[in-house]
This record gives sequence, C-alpha cells and structure tokens, in this order.
Amino acid sequence: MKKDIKEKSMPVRVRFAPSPTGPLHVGGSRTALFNYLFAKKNNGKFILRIEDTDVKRSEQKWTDEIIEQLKWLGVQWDEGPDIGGDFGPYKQSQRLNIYKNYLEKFLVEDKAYYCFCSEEELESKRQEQMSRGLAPKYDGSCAHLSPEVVQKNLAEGKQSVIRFRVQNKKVKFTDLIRGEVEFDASLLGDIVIAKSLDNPLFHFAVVVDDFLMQISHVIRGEEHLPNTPRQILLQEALGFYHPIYAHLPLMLNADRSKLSKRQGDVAVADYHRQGYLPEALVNFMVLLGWNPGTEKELFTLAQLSKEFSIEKVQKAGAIFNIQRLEFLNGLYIREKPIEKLTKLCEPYLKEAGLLVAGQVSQNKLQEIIEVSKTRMKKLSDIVELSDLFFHDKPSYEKDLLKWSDMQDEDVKEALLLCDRILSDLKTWEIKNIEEALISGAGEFNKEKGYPEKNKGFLLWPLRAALSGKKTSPSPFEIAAIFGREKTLKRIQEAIKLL
RNA sequence: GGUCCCAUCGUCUAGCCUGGUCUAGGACAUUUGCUUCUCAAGCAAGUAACAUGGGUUCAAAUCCCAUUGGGACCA
Repeated sequence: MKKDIKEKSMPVRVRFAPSPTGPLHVGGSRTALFNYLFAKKNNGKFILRIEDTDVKRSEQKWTDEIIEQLKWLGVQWDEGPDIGGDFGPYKQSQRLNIYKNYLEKFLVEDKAYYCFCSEEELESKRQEQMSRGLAPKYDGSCAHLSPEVVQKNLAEGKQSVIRFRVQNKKVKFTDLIRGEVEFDASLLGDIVIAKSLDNPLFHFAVVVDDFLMQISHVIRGEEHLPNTPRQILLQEALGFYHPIYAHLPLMLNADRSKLSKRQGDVAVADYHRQGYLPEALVNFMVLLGWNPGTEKELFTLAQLSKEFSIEKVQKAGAIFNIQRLEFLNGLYIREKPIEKLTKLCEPYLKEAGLLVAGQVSQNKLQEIIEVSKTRMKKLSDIVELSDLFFHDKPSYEKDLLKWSDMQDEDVKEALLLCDRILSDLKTWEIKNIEEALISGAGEFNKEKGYPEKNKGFLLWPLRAALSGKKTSPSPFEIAAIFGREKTLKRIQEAIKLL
C-alpha cells in the first residue's frame, strides 16, 4: 500500500531506452514519441538512455544516429547522454560498476546464484521438456551448490552465468493500456540476469536503471509485455518500487507480422532521406494506435503535447500504411511556405545534378517548386517533377505532340499558331500568356472544326513541346518560367520534328 | 510447444468502460462526377466493417463464456 502512495506522488519521469545496434527504427521512434508526449502532457521529464551493455553489437555511430533522428523528429529529451542530467551517466556501458554492486549484494543475500551448466546440457534438457509438451525452463541443477563447489568452479574459471531465484507465484500488475495482466512465474524458471559480475543482462540493468533514474512510468512496445513479470520480481527482490507500465501496440507489416525490414523501410533515416517531413511522420505515427476521440486528424507536436492521453491508446497492433503517410506528407508539403519548401528541395536537386550553384536564381527556383508542389508526395519527387526546367534539350517522340486523332499537319498548325500568339505577346506574364492562348485555342477549334470546348488541340501540343512529357504543369506555367526566348525555341524545335 | 496479448470498412480508427440516440461516424486508399490540355491539387458523391457460436437482457458493436483467427515472447 505504501508503494501505491509512492507511485502516485512520484513526479512523472519516463524514458526511451534504445540499444545502439542499428539505425533508429520507426517503431522505436514512435515509442520515443509517446514517451515524450506523455512527459509533456504531465509536466514530467523525458529521459534518453542508451542500452549498450552488449558491447559486441553496440556502436557509437548508432548512438549518434539515434540522437540525430530523434532531434530531427523534434522529440527532445530533458536528460540524456549528450546533455547529461542529475541521474547520469545515461549510457549503460558507463554504469557497469553500479550493476556489479547490486549483483554482488544479490549473491550475498542468496537471491541469485552461479550456474555452471553448459549450453549443451541446457539445450538437451530444453529439447526433452519440449518433447514432453512442457514449457522449457531451467531445472535448477545449480540452485543449491555448496559455497565450496561454487568457489572451486569459479577459481578454475569454469564457464558460468548468474541466475535469479524466481519465486513460484502469480505476478499481477495493472497496465495503463491493457488493464490487469497476470503471469504465472512458476513457469519461468530461474532466469539468467548476468553473464558475469561485469556483464549484466537486459532485465537486470533495466530494473536497476529505472529505479536509480526514478522512472515513474515505463512506456514501451508490446513485445516487452512478457518481460514485465520478470522485472517486477527483480524489483521486489531488490526492494525497489514498481513503476507503472504501459505497453504500446506494435507497428505491423501489411501481413500483420511485426514491422520488419524486407517488407519496406523501417529506419527513420530512410524516410528522412526520401524527403518525408518530420511533421508528417510524427502526425502519422501518433495516429497509429492513438486518436483523440474526435474527428481531428492533423496535429503538430505542440498540440499533441496538450491533447495526448495514454488512456486513449489502442490495444491492437496497427499496420504501417505508407499511403496514409504519403497523403499526410503531401499535405504538409503543400502547406509549407514556399521559401522553406524550396530550401528543403534544393539538396535533392543538387544531388541529382540538376541544380548547379549560381545557375538558377532563388526566385526562379521558387517558381519551379511552386508549380510542382501539388504533385509531390515526398521531397525527393521534386527531381522527376521538375527536371524539365533544368534540361536544355527535352527528348521525346514526335507522337507525344499529338492530341486526340490529330495528324502531323494539324499539330504543326497548332504549334505555328502558338508561336505567333506568343511572339506577339506584349508582356510575358502568366496571366497574359494564358489569356492569349485560351482565346487562341477557341479560334483554332473553330477554324479546324474541332469541338469548341476542347482546348487540347492547341494546348496539348504546346505543353508537350515545352515539357517533353506526358504529364507536367500547365503550358502557361512552364512558358512563364521559361521566358519568351526559351519557349519559342522549344516550339520551333517541335515544329522541326513534323 | 508453453505463456501472454489482441479482434469494427482493404487500411488507420470513432463508438464499447457508463447496453437503447448505430438504418455503425470520420480519414487514407478505391470508384464516379465536377473542374480541366495532361498529371496532380481542389470540390462533390458512391462502394465498403461490428470474426463465429452461445448466453445475460425488453434491448448487445457495447456485458459474460466458448470457438476461430492473428500476433508477441520464451527456446
């Protein structure tokens, strides 16, 4: 009971604790996001802790990458390895002596013991248990070795691990998202908590750190749900309070398995690179498993910090639906002020070799982006959408110039008319260009006996001649950006093909 | 194999706790129409779901049980 009081009076402190063994996964970033939002909503602190006890698989570059991508998303922590805090260090590899102390204490109190069983022995026992339809669990061979034997084995350098004495009891806890959850610990067997005094395993390090860092709520992915009873048992044995748990639903592949590579990109960096905006990714991810219960679907991080509620988080896993991400991203792209959008597009154009420094003015570039942006789902799309503005000579087949059942001669006439209209134009402004061509199209149709309203007989050949593409912005937009000289040149080039 | 979790349109979900207002709402996708030289964007409309079977109740998407299906974890 005392425990409960403590839990309720604790200030809110949550953490995101990734292992730096690879790029930041979208699933992980959503967990980070939910933790961040929960902290903000409750005026609490959000802590970043790097779980790098697995020295072989952990690399500094992944820690750097995780930090970079989280910052890009705008998920900012209050304490972490890069900025410090009152509960540091925030990398587990720097806390080894802390775990060692607790491990030694555990051994002295006989709450844990050395186990010298070999991998092979354990494996064969496991097989045997499974064949009898039992849950594989450690049989306790080393649970009651005499101190002398243990000392002797250790002195001989015999391979060993440290096991925690798991009590045979039911473990019950209340999950903020799932409600009451109960596990039977007697099925667990004595679990391994460390490979040696200097090499603690996941469960042990987590429990110690969450306690020492005064974590109030553990918000993590559903895959950790079965880990929870082990950690609760460890907390009890260590005399720690229990944090409150909340297990988030998983992000799923289209086939409902846990989101994985193979079926698409899973690294935040992949989406970053392709030109998804952080606003869109955040909005998309938060809606995967949460919604405010209203029909509102567009949120900024700041709004979410106020409106988020852990109680409204879904229980079932959610498929990562890229189409919806694309839709949201397109929306955010269209809403971006043009100066900002242009800046965001520039790297993609440069990388593609289209944009060479000093060749295109900032104004011109903004115009290009402006007429292309309704077609963009992601920033990288700008390359294909706008390349026509950067190439000197478009390459296309003559037939591209034909609209409906026009013959070469008809197309030629259309282009000659366009040439005349545009040559005569006094001021080269999109409004004038459009007006002149629209009325020209009407006359052209009347003259040729085409359906009056169908302006394609004039405009399609023009647009094709200018863009060299089946789909593009309107001929008016292109002509305005090209300028008179380039526009007329393109028309002449097209006429020569006929 | 064991344990645990989950189940409303193709997808994300509202509704479920506190049964009747649900002929089940919204969004993405899809289809159609409008706009239109193209592709988008925009606007309008349409198709589409309570996994199954039992209870409880005057009444169940909503409560209970079972089944089925899916997933995670352990190894």
